[in-house]
Amino acid sequence: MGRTKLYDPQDAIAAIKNQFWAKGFEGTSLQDLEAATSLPKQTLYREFGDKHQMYLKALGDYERTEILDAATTLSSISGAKKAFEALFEKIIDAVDISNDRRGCFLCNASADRTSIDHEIGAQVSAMLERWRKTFQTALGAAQQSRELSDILLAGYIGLRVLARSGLNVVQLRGIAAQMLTLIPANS
Amino acid sequence: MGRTKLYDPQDAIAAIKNQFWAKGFEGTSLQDLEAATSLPKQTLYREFGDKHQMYLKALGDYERTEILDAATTLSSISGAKKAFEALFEKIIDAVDISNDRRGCFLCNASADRTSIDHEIGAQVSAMLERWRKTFQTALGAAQQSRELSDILLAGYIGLRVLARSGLNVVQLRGIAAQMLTLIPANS
DNA sequence: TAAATTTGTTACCGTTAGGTCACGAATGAC
DNA sequence: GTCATTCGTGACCTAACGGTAACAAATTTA
Repeated sequence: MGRTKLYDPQDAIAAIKNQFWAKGFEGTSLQDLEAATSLPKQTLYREFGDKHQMYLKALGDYERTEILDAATTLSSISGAKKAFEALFEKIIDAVDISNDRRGCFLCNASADRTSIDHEIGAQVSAMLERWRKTFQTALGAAQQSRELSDILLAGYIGLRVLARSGLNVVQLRGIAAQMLTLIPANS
Repeated sequence: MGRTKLYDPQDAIAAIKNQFWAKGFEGTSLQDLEAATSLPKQTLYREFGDKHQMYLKALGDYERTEILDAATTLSSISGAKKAFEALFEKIIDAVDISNDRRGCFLCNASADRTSIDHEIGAQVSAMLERWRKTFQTALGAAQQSRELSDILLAGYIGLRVLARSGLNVVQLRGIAAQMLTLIPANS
């Protein structure tokens, strides 16, 4: 049944994700993707389809890895306040220690592609809604209403966009601290 | 001293701004800008420089018009809570009534170009900082600390990114309402 | 009116974009 | 071992990209 692949599709999509994450859709060329994956474009097209589909799959991989990882952080800590504190700390530490200012791929995609490509827009919306639901679950008993998860989502997006634009760590920590005050202490 | 211009540079830069605002930097071609301004590219290059400079000037125009307009809304109303309420209402009304989901050009630029073009990144940072200072001024006596303007800025960004990605008006209003609860009622 | 200057228009440039085709090499199933 | 299948590689395509050069038309100053 033919030759076996010399590459790992999972590795490839991860590399594609990182490229789109850093440079955006239009800012990433097929040549960039070839370099990032060490794969010729022909292989990329055969495996993933065209650039548009690659982007969708990159978003999917982002949810499967980074977002799931963050969701695990949230759910593994009891007490909503402490859980969100850990989440924010993780994000800001990445900026502080690794100087990771890529921001949130999903947020970047939201500001970047949603107005141009409706299919991507729909996927971004769906992902954002699942992410909000994750917030809602993490809030548990601390949740008074749906609005709390909404504003935490908005604050989260702002935090990550500001991190991307170069805000210093002290200010980022201040924002995170303020957001935590929104969460009731009980539970 | 030569021929008079048949076009208004102000109109032109406004059209360029709208194009970049809607489609982003890489998503906008010189051809798009020609169409938007009804001007041949030669005129655009002579008047504004290359694409990179056009984007910078578009950002400048955004600050000179939209941001100044919003700042006026903030400063013309006494009482910080009411002032921010008016600001958010204006933004959400634009979504509700005109279905204006372009978001905030500055926020879009922040998520889009800052990691690629450092000069644009610097300008975006400077504009964000001025915008935060505007928040600070509007807070006036209601301001407890610098952190309040920081989180309002983060929430503002989140609100506008979510509007761009298609969040419904009810949820947007909920976020705005939550943000207002952060502002002390006195003053 | 004459000269200087800046306009708007046309054509053109090299480069890169996303995407496809054709083919030899490798390896699976039988 | 044979054959079908899928791989990796290279060349190639058209279109669009950002940007420039050359020039005639127009208009202000003197």
